[in-house]
Amino acid sequence: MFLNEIVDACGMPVEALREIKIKYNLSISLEDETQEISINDYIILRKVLYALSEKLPEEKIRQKINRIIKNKGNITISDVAMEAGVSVGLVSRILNKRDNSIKISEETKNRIEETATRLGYKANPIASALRSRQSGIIGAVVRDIGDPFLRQLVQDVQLEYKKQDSVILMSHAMHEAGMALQQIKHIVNYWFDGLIIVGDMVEDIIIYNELINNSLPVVSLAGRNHEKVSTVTFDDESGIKQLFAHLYDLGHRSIAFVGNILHTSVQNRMHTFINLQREAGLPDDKSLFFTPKNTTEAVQCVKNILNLEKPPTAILCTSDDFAQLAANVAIQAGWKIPEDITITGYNGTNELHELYIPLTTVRQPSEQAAVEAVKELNRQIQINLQGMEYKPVNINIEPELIIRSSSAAPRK
Amino acid sequence: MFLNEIVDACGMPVEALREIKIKYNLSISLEDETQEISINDYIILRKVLYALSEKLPEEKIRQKINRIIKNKGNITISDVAMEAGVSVGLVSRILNKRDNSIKISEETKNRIEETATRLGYKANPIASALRSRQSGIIGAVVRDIGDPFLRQLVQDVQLEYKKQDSVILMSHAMHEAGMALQQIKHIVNYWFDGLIIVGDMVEDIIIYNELINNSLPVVSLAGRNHEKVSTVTFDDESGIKQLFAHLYDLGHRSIAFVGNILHTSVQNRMHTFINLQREAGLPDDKSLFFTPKNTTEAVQCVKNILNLEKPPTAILCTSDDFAQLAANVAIQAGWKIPEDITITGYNGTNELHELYIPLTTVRQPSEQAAVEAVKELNRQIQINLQGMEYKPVNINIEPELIIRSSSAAPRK
DNA sequence: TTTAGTAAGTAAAACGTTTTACCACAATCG
DNA sequence: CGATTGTGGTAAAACGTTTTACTTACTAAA
Repeated sequence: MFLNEIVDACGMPVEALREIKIKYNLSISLEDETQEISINDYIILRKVLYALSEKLPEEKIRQKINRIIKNKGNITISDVAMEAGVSVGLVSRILNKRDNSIKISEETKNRIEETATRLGYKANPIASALRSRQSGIIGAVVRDIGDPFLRQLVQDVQLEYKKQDSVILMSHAMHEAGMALQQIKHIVNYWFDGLIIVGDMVEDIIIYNELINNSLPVVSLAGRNHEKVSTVTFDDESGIKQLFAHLYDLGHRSIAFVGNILHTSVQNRMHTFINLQREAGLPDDKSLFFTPKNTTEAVQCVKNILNLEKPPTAILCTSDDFAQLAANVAIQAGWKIPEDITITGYNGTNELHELYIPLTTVRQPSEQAAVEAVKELNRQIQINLQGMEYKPVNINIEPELIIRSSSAAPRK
Repeated sequence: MFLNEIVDACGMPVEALREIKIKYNLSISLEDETQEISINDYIILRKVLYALSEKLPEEKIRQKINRIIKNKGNITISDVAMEAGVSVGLVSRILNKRDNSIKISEETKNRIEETATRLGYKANPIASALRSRQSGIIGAVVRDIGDPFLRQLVQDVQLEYKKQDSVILMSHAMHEAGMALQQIKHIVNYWFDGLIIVGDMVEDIIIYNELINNSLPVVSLAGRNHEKVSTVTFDDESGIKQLFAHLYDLGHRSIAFVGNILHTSVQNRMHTFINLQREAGLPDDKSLFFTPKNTTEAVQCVKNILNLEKPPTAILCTSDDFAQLAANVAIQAGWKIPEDITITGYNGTNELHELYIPLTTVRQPSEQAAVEAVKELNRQIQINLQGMEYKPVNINIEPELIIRSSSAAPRK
C-alpha cells in the first residue's frame, strides 16, 4: 500500500499520523507520499488509531499500543472485520463455511473474502481448536517406521486423509514399545481429533486403556484385537491357510517356520500353521520352528536350517524381509531357488521383488485397510462430536496369496 | 470419593444437594451415603454449587449449569484453584515451574500439587499454546521416510529432542516434493515452535521463502544450501575426495558413476568426482556416468555397465542402497566382488552390511548432524522469543571413509 | 514512627477464535 | 392493521491457559 491510500483509508492528514508515530514510537516510515507501506505496518497503524479512538486513560492507551507493536501487526480476524466494516463473528462464519444455517448476502461475503486475502489473513488454528474443540488433525503412531509394510499402511492412511483435506502427523516408536505414545500422551488428547495406531505395540493395552479414559477416538490398524478399541486387522488365519494349501499341494511335507513372534500377528500365523500341520497329519517337529527377533538372528536361523541333516523342502517366513534375506543366504550358500528349496514371504510389500528374488507371498491389501480405518475413525469422531458413546468394531481384511517363482514342487 | 465426604466438603445437607440435582437434572447419583462418586461428578457438583452462589438471574444459572453438564466435568486449572482455595494464576505458575521470579510458600505449593493429582488435572496444551505462543512441539518434515539415511537422521533428531523433553511430530513428503509442507503449511506456523526439514526437497526454495515470511525458526538438515535458512549439511566434496583417493590408490583408472541426481547432494558429489578425474588426468568418459531415478532403473544401469565392451574396474554408487543392489546384480551375473569389480556405496547406514556384501562406503555422522541441527534450532527459537532477528548459519559436517571388503585393486 | 522492602499471593486482562443469544428491518399473511 | 416470519446481520460470552499489574501483611531499617 502507499501512504496516500492509507491517508484516504484513515481519513486523517499525514501530519497527524506523523505526530502519533513520534508520540508512540512507531517504526513505520511515513516520510514520502509515494512510499510503499507493508500490510503489517498498515494494520499496526489502524490498530493504533482504533486504540486512540477508544477514549481510555493515556496510560492504558500506551499499554495497548505497546502490545500492538510487540505483536508486529499480526493480522487477526478482528483486523479483517474492522477493515471490512463487519463484526468478527460474521467473518468467522464466512471464512469457515461450516455454519450454513445463517444466510449471508453474497455481497458481504465477497467483500470479506477479498479483504481477508488482501490483508493476507491466516487463521490461527490454535485459537480455533481451543474454542471449537476440534483441531482437524489426526495423529498416527507407528510402531516402527522402518518396517516397509507399516510404512505402506501409514502412507495409505495419509493418502486417504489427503482426500478429505485433513492433516496427519505421526510419531514413531523406534522399536521401543509404547514410547511414542508415552511421549505424546500429554498432547494427544487435545491436539488430535483422533488417533490411528499402526502396528502392534507390546504394551499397548495400558495405553489403550488410558486413551479410552480420555475418550479420544482411536483405531488400531494392523495391531492386536481389543474389546474396547476399534481394530482393523488382516485375517492371518486365512492367509496362512492359503499359503499352507499352496505348499501342501505342491508336495511339501517338511516346512520350516521363521517369524518374529514379538508381533501378535506372527503369533497368530504360527498357531494357525501348527494347527494346519496337525490337521494335515504332518509331524509336529519343534526343530523346524525359528523365532529370530531381528535380521541378524534371522540370518543365523536360515544358515542353521540349511545345515540341518535333513533340511526342510520349504521355508515359510512371516515377512518378505526375512524371506528375501533367507533367499540371499541360500543363494550365497549355493542353493537354487526354487529348485533346491522353496521360500515364501508374507506382506506383499516387497517393492523390489522384480530385482531380487520374485517371492511367493501373501499380500495384505493395505489401501483397503487404510480406507476402513479412516472410515471408522471418522465415524467415531462424528459420534463423539454429538456427545454420544460409540461401540468399537473389528474389521478383518482378507489377504490374498500371490504365487511367484520362489515356490515350486520339492525335488524327488 | 464418597457421598459423606462430599457433603462435608460442600457444607450442605444431602437433601439440599438432592433438590438441586432434581431441579437441574444432574446425572449424579446421590442415593446412598456410602456410594462412590467419581471425581468428575464431584467437580460437576462443585461447579454447579459455585454457579448457584453467584446470585445471577435464574435463566443465566440454567445456561451455566447446562454448559457444565455438557462439559462432563472436565477438570481445568480453575477447578484445581477452587478446590485448593487459591487463585488460578498461582496454580498456573506452580504447575509450570517456569516463572520462578515469584516466591511461593512450600506449603501452598504442596497443597496445589496434591490437589491437582487428586483431581487428575491434565493441562490443556492448546490453551497454553494460545496464550504463551509456545507449543513445545517441533515439526519434522522428511522428504522420504523410505530412505534409510533420512530415517536415521530423523531418528537421531528425535532422540536428541527426547533428551530435552520436547515432542517431535513429523510429516513426510512421499516422493512428491514439497507436498508434506504444502499439506501442513496452514498449521506449521502456529503449531510448531520450530521446523526441521530433513533431506532436500526439489521445490524447497519456494517453501523456505514462505517460512521466512512466517518467521518460523527453520533448520534444513541434509538439504541444500540456502542463504536465508540455517543448514546442516555433509561435506560431499570431502567424502568423494576420500573415496576417489582410495580407489585411485588401489589402481582404479576406469570408474563408473551411478547416482540419482534428483538429490542436490548427489549433484555435488558428481561434480566433485568429475573434477577429481580431470585433475588426475583420467579421460572424461561420458559413457560411464549413469543417473537412474529409482531402483528399477538402477538395476538396468548396472546390467548395462557389466555388459560394456570394456567394463570399468570400479562402480562408485552414491548410496548404499544402489551399491547393495549393484553388488547383487553383479553376483547373480556371476561376477565376484571385489576380485572382478569394486563397488562402493555412500551414507554408511547400510544396517545389513554384515549380512549381504560388506561395502566400502562413506559414513556421514548422522548423530553429530542431528545434534547440530537441534542446537541451531534451539538457538533460533531463543532469539525469536526475545523478538530479535537471527542470522542463518551453515554447518558442514565431515564424513568418514569406511573401507570394507567390496573394494580392492583391479585385476591386472 | 515512618519508610522501604519483601514474601506470598490476587484479580483481571489477554491470546484469537467460535458460538450463542439476540436484534432490526422488511415482507407476508389473515 | 397487527402478528408472524425471514433475512442479514451484531454483541458478547466462552474456550483454558498465561501474564501483567496490583495488593496485603509483615519485617527491618532509618
